[in-house]
Amino acid sequence: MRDHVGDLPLDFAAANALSNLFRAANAVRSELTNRVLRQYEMTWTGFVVLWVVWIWDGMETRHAAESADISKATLTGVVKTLEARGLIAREGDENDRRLVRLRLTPEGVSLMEQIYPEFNAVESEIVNQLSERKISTFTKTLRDVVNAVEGQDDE
Amino acid sequence: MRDHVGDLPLDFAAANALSNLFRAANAVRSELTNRVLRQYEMTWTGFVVLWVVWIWDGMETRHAAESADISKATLTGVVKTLEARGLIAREGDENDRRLVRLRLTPEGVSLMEQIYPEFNAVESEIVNQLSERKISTFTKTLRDVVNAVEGQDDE
DNA sequence: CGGTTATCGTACGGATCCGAACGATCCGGT
DNA sequence: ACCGGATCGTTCGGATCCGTACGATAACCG
Repeated sequence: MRDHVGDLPLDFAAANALSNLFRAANAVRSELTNRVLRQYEMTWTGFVVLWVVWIWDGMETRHAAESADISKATLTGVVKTLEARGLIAREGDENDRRLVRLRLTPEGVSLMEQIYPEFNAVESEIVNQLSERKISTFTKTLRDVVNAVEGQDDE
Repeated sequence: MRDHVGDLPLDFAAANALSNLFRAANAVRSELTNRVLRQYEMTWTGFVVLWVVWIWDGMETRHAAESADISKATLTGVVKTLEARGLIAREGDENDRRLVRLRLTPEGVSLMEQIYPEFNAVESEIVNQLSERKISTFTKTLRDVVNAVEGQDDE
């Protein structure tokens, strides 16, 4: 490393922390995809969108995109995929005809009732290899990181 | 939530922890992309691949893919993009003609020498809103999570 | 030395993924 | 009433992203 950057004062601790953040997120994501989602032919993003709409029925697309942490443009494509599989339905708002509201079809609801407990079981299995104290601290620090980024987006 | 899953014993703490894990990773990633990478017209994955090859010159593609946390198939496409921009070069191995080794061009090296300090400065700015103790614990827990997933992939 | 068997990187198909530009719709002020 | 500005979801172009299948090469083994 030193060979490449010379005497620049680099923050290795920060680089290491964030490197592990991405590694952990990727590892968990592929574990959940491979062990749970794959057998239902469901992609990660498709599942997240389905979950969000499951919880907040009739949600507007821009809020769904924000909750699923994807752009509006991406959501349009994902919803199209889910709609083609008959899992989600699109319906316009009467009062504001610009809006599109999302709802799960009965098939979508039924699928989520089957997948989510299984999904959460694997989540639990992963997380509970940590002590309860660690989990609490960990979650809190993750929120701190989010706030560190989004809390001061100027400058 | 209870309305949807009935009496199923769900692990909300685990779901919440992992939800924040993805939120944090996404937030940091887009922050770094928007504040640093975008002005160089560099994608996240392109930068990561460039960084990996910068550090380990002459790396074989499968190792580069593993270090960048992407599949071999994805790496092929990303390298093609970087190659078209004259930042990276592919060269065959003499002893084993199946292998392809990756190297940064002088332009690639020069670009990384400019970008990485800037990249790391933003990393530092984000992470250092946490106390030094928290950073250390945080990093350790992230490694625990990775091990929790990859340490027992059977069953 | 011939023939499996393993491993390499890549082509392919299909699904994200996003920024920017766009048409449609709503709203504020005159 | 109306019209310029804001906001909605979508389209478009281009870059990932991955599992699978494949051709090429190497390693193993009798």
